[in-house]
Amino acid sequence: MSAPRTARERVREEMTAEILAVARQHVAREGAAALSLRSIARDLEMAPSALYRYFDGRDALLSALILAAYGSLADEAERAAAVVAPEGEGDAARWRAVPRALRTWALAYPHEWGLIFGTPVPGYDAPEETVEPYARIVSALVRPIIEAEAAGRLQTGAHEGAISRELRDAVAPVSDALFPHMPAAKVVLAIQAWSTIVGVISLEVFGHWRNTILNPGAFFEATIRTEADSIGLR
Amino acid sequence: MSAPRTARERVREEMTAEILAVARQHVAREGAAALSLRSIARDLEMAPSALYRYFDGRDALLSALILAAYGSLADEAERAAAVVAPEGEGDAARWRAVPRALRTWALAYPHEWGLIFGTPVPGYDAPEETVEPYARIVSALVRPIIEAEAAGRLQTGAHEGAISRELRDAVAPVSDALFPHMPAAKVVLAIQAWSTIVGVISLEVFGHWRNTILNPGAFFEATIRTEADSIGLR
DNA sequence: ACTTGACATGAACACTGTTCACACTTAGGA
DNA sequence: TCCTAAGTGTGAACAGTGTTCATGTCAAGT
Repeated sequence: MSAPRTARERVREEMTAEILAVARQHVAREGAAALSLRSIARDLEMAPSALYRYFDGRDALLSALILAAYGSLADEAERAAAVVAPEGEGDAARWRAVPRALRTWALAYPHEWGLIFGTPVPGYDAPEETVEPYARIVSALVRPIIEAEAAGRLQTGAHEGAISRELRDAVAPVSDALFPHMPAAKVVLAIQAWSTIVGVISLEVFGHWRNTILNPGAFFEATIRTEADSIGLR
Repeated sequence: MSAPRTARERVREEMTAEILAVARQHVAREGAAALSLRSIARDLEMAPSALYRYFDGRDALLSALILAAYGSLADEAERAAAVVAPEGEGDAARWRAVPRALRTWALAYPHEWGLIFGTPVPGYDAPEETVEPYARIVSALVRPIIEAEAAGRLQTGAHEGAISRELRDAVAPVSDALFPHMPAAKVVLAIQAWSTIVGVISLEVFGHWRNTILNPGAFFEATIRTEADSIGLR
């Protein structure tokens, strides 16, 4: 990441980036399943074996692509969460900008979305490095909620009954990491909203709305309105 | 499907079923990406080219597997929807049996779940034949709602505001096919519940709950409780 | 100036899906 | 009953894949 000292290191970094860029194009056009080291090498006009100097195998390259997709989506989510709220805009409207950004990104890069939320690759993706961007995405979704709570503007939702100890324990890691000093019922509602958002986007991106929902955008807007309401944002 | 007349037809049917069974085992064990015609042929002790007498290519075999997965899941959903409610059990409890069955099936056959709700295969799945089992799944989920409505036991949910004409049109196919004489707001809530269920199950099956939700079963139960409540089932 | 390390190559191996000409077996009409 | 046509299985072949490795080639560091 830091400035490359020698010329060798610089050309190496450029080459790595170029390989990744071409691989990304291939995935964007034909999906991850069709990703071929040899066709990448052809595009770059070099021998297939040369790629092994930069990535040790197809799975490693795919892992790098998955990581890049995570990062790209996380950037988008943070950008949406960081825009200052226009005068008089409510917490709900501000929150909705984040899932909306997720959907826009997913529609622009459907195969990348599949890389993250679709069927896991046979080998399995890199578990350790993905938790950081994953946390960034969820954090972006959570920030408006926390700020509304801090300002005392968060309503008590309709579905917030008593929560069993079992359920409280189940979501404990999320409570501790993202929602300090927030009632567990709210945490559960937030994770449910997250599940709904991922579900709705995946169903649309993966083609399950065909002949079912004629206007996915309108349905998505209604869904995130419902979710915001359910969480207690106004 | 009907009784095979000649002995030839019968042995052909058996052979087809056997190929499908072996292929299913391979998918269940290593996932769809690793499905190999040659390894299936090895297991069956026949030449790889012989498989082409029964399925014209790997994609066709995969399509058959996808279709079989749809059918299996639909059977499970219908079975859950068909159990008679015990005395005094509410509509909500009855409805929850269906998403619970979906999750149980998904955990038992995670790769098959990926076949249906994961990243679409490069070629693309058979669009026409899948709408029938897909409709069966959704119908099973919808039946308890309709019956509660018919008995006049369906409450008016908290999130049912006025619905725009745009949104009503967006879900029109679902309204017409599955929810005759039901307010559009309820239809929207039902589709949102469907999205949440698919999202929650996919996130669990695809490994996104790792280090996040310690007790996925408890969280799932809470989620379908929330959804039933949101729809207005009691 | 020379040696060491990184880089790139092309050939090779073991796979994969798919096609095809060829045998063999069975079914059904002459 | 024979004989033809269809169905079924085979092995070789082709084009493609990921991966390894011995061989060069070039630039940097001592």
